[in-house]
Amino acid sequence: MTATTTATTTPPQTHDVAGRDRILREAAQLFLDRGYAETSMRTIAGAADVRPASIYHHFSSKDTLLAEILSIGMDAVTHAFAEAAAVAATSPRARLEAHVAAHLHALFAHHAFTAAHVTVFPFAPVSVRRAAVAERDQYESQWTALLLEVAPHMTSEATRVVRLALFGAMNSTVHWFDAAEGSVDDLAEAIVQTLWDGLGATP
Amino acid sequence: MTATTTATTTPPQTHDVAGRDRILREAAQLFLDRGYAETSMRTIAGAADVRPASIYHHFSSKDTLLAEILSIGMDAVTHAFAEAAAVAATSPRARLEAHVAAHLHALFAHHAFTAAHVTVFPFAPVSVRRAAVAERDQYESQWTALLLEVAPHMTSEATRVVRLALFGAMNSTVHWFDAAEGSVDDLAEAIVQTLWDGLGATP
DNA sequence: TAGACAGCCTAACGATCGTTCGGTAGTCTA
DNA sequence: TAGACTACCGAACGATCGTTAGGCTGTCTA
Repeated sequence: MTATTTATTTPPQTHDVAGRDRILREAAQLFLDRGYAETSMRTIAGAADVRPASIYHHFSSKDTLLAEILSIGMDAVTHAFAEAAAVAATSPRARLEAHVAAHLHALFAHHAFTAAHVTVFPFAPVSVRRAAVAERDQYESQWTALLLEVAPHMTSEATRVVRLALFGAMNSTVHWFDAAEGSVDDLAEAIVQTLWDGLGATP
Repeated sequence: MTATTTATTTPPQTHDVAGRDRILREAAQLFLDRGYAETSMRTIAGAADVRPASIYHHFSSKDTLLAEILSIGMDAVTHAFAEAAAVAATSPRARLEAHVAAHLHALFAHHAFTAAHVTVFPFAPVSVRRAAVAERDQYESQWTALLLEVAPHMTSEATRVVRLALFGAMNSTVHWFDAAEGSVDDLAEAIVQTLWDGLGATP
């Protein structure tokens, strides 16, 4: 709690990770929990155990800080998608489930960057949103291609609705799923079970 | 645009609706578009064509204003659900579709109260959230009963996941569906088509 | 060893925030 | 007509906001 750095070793790090990364992590978590405008730079500084002015040594503004958090979050889901695409799938359904699981894992991974992307993006300043839109569009186009591949009988409009509804369903999990209590793989399996077989299927 | 009330008739109303309702409507729309903390009382006042102090004649605080907006939004979906339940359905699937359509119609109805509920709730002040939770829980329990009725083979845990994922899918439409361009009924039909039959069904 | 630089600090800036005070019209009731 | 009440306003309050200026350390490099 004190501001004096009483570290015995030469590299001054408080918890485990250095200042800049700690600011990023804490800010992402706070943006996720409380929202962007609701979180002040002083609150972020307090959580990262630095003084408010120190944040500006690493980030030129609050908007820049948010933009980097959103970018990191998009990188996480993009890489997760690429990794899921790299493994051979035994069936279209298994392929879909692998990607849903990858998206959800990215959502609940150690850092809250992706989840912050979900909750904060709609209210982010226009300049920040514009910068993030390109990455989002690219990610969404990958999903469109995936859906067309596993369900080629769908019209392009139906694909669009399914993709956006699936995104809504997956991303809403940050509000109600606790990764500490349940298995993300089980969650992905449950979602794909309904999405693939439908509620009307009588087992 | 001017503040002077140059109405010829006795009741002083600027557009069509009186001061209190206009404040509610404009605030709901602004909260929906920009978020709660991002919208100032001065902005609301400007949109409703009153002075900031006048808002406090109708609402004791910004939180109270939000709480009433959320309450109106919940009433809208609750009534929509009850109306959908009142009509006789020819099949479980038709019953489900009627309720999905009712929820979406409430989401895109003339006022933005329900949609504001979707986007603003996670970041609302704790006191406001607590007040709204009771209504939400009741509405969600109605959906749980509905899902158990139309798909009785599901476990209670599967029902929970399906309900929350469906809510996520439906509520996300406020971010990507434009009711002025497409039919809400068609949207409901497309969602239920996928939800009921599944992607794996080959027509 | 001198200088550059990263990292972080204290203190304060102007702007904006939610909110309140005291007042002024206009309308309705007794 | 006196009084109460509703609706609204201008002006200001203290608090908090994002941000900046300037200074202090310690480490690395020439």
